[in-house]
Amino acid sequence: MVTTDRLSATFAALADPTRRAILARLAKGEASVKELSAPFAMTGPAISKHLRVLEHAGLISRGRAAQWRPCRLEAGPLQEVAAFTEEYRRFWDDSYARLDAYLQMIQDGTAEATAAGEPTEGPLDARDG
Amino acid sequence: MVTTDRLSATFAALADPTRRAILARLAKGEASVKELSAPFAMTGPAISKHLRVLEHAGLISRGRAAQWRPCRLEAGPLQEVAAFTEEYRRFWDDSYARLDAYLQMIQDGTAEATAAGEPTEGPLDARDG
DNA sequence: ATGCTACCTAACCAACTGGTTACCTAACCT
DNA sequence: AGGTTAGGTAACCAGTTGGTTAGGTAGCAT
Repeated sequence: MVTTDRLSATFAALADPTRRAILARLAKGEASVKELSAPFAMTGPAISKHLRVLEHAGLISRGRAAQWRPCRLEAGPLQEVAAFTEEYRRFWDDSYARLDAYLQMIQDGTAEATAAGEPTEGPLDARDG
Repeated sequence: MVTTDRLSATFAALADPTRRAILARLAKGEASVKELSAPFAMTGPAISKHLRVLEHAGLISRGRAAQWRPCRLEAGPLQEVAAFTEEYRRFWDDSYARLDAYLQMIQDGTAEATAAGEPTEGPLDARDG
């Protein structure tokens, strides 16, 4: 894609096991390119391309120290991904499902409650689907 | 990719604004293919391909009612994505950052506490970086 | 029977991806 | 100065993706 939004770039970057493994490694701390490429049966340029994809998505940033170019995890895009999935949490989370049923009941005007179970607790402001 | 793991397929499916828009529409309830294609300046086959990608990733399932093939959201893969991002939550969540500092302090043996602030609350079992 | 609607597959195309080899720069170490 | 190490770019290749047009199938309506 010639012009890709940030979220699409993030998802595309995460859609590769090698790149996810690199992120998992960086979650433990900074690492050089050599260090990052060690676990993979892959040439340097291939890793270099993966890092460029990750950097373009904003998932990593690169420093400079002598002949090394240490990579650092940047979690901003991951936070956006988390926010994205939160929009759908009610589709798998039981407590949200109960909350949905409760709110539906309220909306139907039949607010005699406890018919479908009361919501235990829930961040109401997270629901804007 | 010829053999793609489920998480990769999910991320790849989500890396397209059209497909995310389709999911957003399905979050409001089942819809026919025609209905789903309405908002897009795109031919039918293009939508059909998008739906196939989403179905292959397990993000939707398709029923059959007369000449319609209603699509339904399946949130399982989204839950996996949420679980993935949770592994990195400590990189952007302040309370997790404080928890990290606290645990680091404990591990260093200098458990005199309150030096870097006490953790407010935190699901410890979610941390297995 | 005929036509319309909903949806799909097939074949094609341009652009992108993920990998390679070959080659280059920059920094360190004798 | 010369060699080694870390890392990058360029050119290329096969396979995938996202779109198209053309044409086919299944179900409903007249």
